[in-house]
Amino acid sequence: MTRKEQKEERRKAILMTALKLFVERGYHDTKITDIAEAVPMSTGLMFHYFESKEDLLMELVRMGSAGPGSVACPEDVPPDVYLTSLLGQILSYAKEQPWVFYMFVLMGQVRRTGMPEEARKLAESADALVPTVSMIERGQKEGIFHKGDSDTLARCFWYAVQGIMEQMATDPEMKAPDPEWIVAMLK
Amino acid sequence: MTRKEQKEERRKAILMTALKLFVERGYHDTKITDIAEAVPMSTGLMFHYFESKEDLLMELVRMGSAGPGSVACPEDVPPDVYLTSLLGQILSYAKEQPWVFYMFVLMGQVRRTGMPEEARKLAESADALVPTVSMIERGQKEGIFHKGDSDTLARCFWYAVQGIMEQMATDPEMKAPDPEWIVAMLK
DNA sequence: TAATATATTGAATATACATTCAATGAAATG
DNA sequence: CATTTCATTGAATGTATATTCAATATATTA
Repeated sequence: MTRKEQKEERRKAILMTALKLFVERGYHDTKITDIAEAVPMSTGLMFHYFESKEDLLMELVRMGSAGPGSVACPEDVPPDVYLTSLLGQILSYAKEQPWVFYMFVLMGQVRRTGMPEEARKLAESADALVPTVSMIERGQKEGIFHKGDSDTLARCFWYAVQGIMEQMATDPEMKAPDPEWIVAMLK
Repeated sequence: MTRKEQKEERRKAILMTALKLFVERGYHDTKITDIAEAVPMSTGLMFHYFESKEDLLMELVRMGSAGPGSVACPEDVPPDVYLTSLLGQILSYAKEQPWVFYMFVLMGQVRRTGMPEEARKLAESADALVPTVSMIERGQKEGIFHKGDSDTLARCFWYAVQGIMEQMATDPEMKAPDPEWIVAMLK
């Protein structure tokens, strides 16, 4: 393994450790020392890999923004089926690859709470809300989903998922929900 | 107004300001100075009213724990109707008395994230989960709610509410959901 | 009014923590 | 092997911020 690859590995290890801690304890309550200790690595060395704590956060948010992105529903699939399967994918992926799911929670937190401005903007730009609104409007026309403000419905759907995932990220007792339950909110 | 009452008023003003800021920005990212500025009051005076920032948090968590507490459903009311009305009450109360609803969010955050141990324990002890589990089990026997692990269902319900409320607390664009939507998760 | 208690302030202090740095070890390169 | 480059450390530094404190203003009491 070349030195460059080694460095890349190490960076990833730091990123994954920081992601977990940021989600479990929150960004401001996670000290550089905590991350270093968990990796493990000396505190000083952290700054060989990342310019600053904020830089570390930005890198994570960039990863999160690069993710699946477009969640548009194909015309020939009913929106309820699509949303159920999308949720199912996220949840089952989360079992094997907890980071995907930590990422989901982090992105929501960055959008909402007192985080560096730059990070918030980037996180906001990568939001599944807009495509979901049109899916819901289609579902309403087809009579699958009930009436109501489509924007509010879409938000409820994703923020409900957000709340459940936040709990799953910190509470090992919390079992994954059946995706159907959550999509039922829309019917 | 006696001096003691005056002091009590002032304490409440500080508590309400801190509650709002803790929910909007998070506990660790809210500086004593921020709270003092928002009240408004000098930084030093804060310590005339509260021993420490942690003491302030504890006081809030104590208020949150003292709240409605028992949310048991009367025998003659169907559980779905009861949960819908409970949610409706919380949501409409939130319109006039935002603090009730900030409190809801704070309690959830304290339970989950890196907050002082003492606060977390107290917040955990005041959790609507247990009564909701029995309500759901009753609903399942009566065939109103669908099958599934009752504990997981109860958690999903409340954490979904938590996620939605967190958003409402920080995003003025977010409109209140119809309580029926959320209870539909259980049916 | 005088004396006492409480409220208030802003500056001083202490502490926690992000960041820097000089020194050392280990690997790559020639 | 000699040299250079990179990885690593732990202690030093600087900054942000919780907390304390001495001084002053305001209210209460006798």
